[in-house]
Amino acid sequence: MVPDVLVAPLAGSTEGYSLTEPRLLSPTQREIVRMCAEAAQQFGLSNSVGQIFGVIYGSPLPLAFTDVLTSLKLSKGSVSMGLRFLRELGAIKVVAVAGDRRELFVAETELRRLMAGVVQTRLREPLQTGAQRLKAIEDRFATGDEPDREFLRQRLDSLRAWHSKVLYFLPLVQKFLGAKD
Amino acid sequence: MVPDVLVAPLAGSTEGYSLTEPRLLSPTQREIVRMCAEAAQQFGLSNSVGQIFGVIYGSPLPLAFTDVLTSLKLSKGSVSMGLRFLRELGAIKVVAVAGDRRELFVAETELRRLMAGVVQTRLREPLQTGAQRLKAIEDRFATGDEPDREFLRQRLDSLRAWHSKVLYFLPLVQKFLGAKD
DNA sequence: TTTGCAGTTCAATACACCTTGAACAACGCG
DNA sequence: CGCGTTGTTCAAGGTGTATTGAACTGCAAA
Repeated sequence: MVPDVLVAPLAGSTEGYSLTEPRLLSPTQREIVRMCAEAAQQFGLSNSVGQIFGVIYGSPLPLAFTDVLTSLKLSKGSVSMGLRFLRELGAIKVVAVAGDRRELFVAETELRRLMAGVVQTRLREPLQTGAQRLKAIEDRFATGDEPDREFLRQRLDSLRAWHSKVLYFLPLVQKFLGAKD
Repeated sequence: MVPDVLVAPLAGSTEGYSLTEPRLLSPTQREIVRMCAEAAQQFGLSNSVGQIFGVIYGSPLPLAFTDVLTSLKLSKGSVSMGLRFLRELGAIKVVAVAGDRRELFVAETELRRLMAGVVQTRLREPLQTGAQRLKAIEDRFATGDEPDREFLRQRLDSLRAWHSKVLYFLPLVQKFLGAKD
């Protein structure tokens, strides 16, 4: 993976940690990890993804795979999948540091991309799928023969109106939540 | 439970169904049930709760516990808990029908109450809990002694700003989604 | 080529939540 | 009172998702 950004070599590099020595977080960093884990669950993401974002978000320096692994009580598999997921979502990005051939990650603090990703996958896609389904139902309803036609027509109209309204509303949500910082 | 509304006796009453004879839904009604079930899962509610709302939403007449039970392939326990949950959320309400001593349910089509309930339990409460937690972290941070003070201060400020922004945004969401019908 | 590090994959497991169903309560009717 | 109807509760079981860990690839240095 080609880094998004190239930064200068860092004093206090994170190199030299071993897979078996836990990397210690400060109390505040641990709390940030907890908050991110719970927030992630609110968004329907997994706990481990939240923790991984938290430890990167709470680090003043870019972190490598091994740093994340040794900071948290997670397996290599979870860390690997979590990092990939966060990168695809746009929540973290890869930076290169001269003299360190590992991939190093920093949090994407410009939240616009993160929010765009969440809104897209958690809101827009399900809504559009639902709208298609509703369309199919209405098509069959138009040609079918069922009792309570007027009533059901009204319900279907109501569902359609709700879908439209929410879809129309989404860009506003996105703009609001994704504003700078 | 005292009914919210008293309605006139109904032609085509739902009485007389047995616990063992399934009550048949029309194709459109079945599709409404499916849509509601999936929508419920998007909101983080269970599948059965969505189905129960769907069958009530798709019925032109008030439904009793037994009607819901025989319309869906769910156990008595699921139906009982689902109905209670939906009533507490404000998604359905109880109506009384003269000559029928059972509790009868209709969907709350005025979506304001439903949305208010969802926004409250799925958004506002978690956010406020998180804000309290953040407050506690900041208090300890102010009196503690940790490395990278400036950096962490910045992160905490950023989290706080985000919380405030979303909390401020919620009433707008609620107003928009809860408008008539 | 071998050794060790960096990271990925995926089948198996662990876990949380949903659902069930049987036992139980409350009510009205004959 | 006895009995059927209406509904509730909750421990036990089932289901789906998250997580693990061991085996694997690829790379670079020795």
